[in-house]
Amino acid sequence: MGITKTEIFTQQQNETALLMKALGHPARIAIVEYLLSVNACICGDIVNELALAQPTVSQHLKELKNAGIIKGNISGNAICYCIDETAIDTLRVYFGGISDNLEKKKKMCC
Amino acid sequence: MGITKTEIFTQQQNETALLMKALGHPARIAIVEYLLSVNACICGDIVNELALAQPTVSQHLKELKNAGIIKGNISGNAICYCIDETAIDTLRVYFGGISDNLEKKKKMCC
DNA sequence: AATCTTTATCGTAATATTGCAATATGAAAA
DNA sequence: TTTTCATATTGCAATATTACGATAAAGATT
Repeated sequence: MGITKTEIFTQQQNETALLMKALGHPARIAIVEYLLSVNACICGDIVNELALAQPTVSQHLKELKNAGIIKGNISGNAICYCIDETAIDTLRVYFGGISDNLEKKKKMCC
Repeated sequence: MGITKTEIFTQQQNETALLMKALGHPARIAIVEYLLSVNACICGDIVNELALAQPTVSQHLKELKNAGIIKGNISGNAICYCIDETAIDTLRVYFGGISDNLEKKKKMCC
């Protein structure tokens, strides 16, 4: 039906999935990598970096912001975007945890 | 248009996005967490764990397999699924790298 | 062989996502 | 104040995703 049954999962599972989903598009990965590549965070310029129309980039930025992956500070008539470390840490810890868990039960199967 | 412009991004960006997209649904997060929670990998049982119909679970398993996040070994008339460490490692390293990068440029902005 | 069990596939309805042109907003510059 | 610049919002078309009933496929059990 195109509608996700969030009610049958835990809040933690739903939140994790939302974070992952926000990064589940190459444009949004490219935006995060661009924000990382420049010194500190960037005001403007993001649209020129991607071969996508301005409204499309704006929409991707909005999704990243909603997911908590980037923050935007208004700075004059431009907006200064940067990565929110908290979200990245959550992901780093999540995958680190899975990795550790897998290490423990290594060679028990497959 | 509903179609992602993969051709304007790097292969690495597209691949990372595909991995994240595969985990961008709570059912698929729940599947991965269930596979982790049981000792070694599990043959069958996955359908009973989730409050979703069998074809729906099968479809989610297929997506996780296509993305390389899980592997399935045929074992009699059941299938033994387990997590593919390679994909998890890729993501662990990816977010670890971003985290390190952010640490370096701390307090330069925002 | 007939049946059971497990997983996959097909078809389809409901909804979500992607992308962009047109337009709006709001601050700075002239 | 008019213009300019940067970003957001709206509306829409094309496509993708989610979910499931019906059914198929294939090995196991009787």
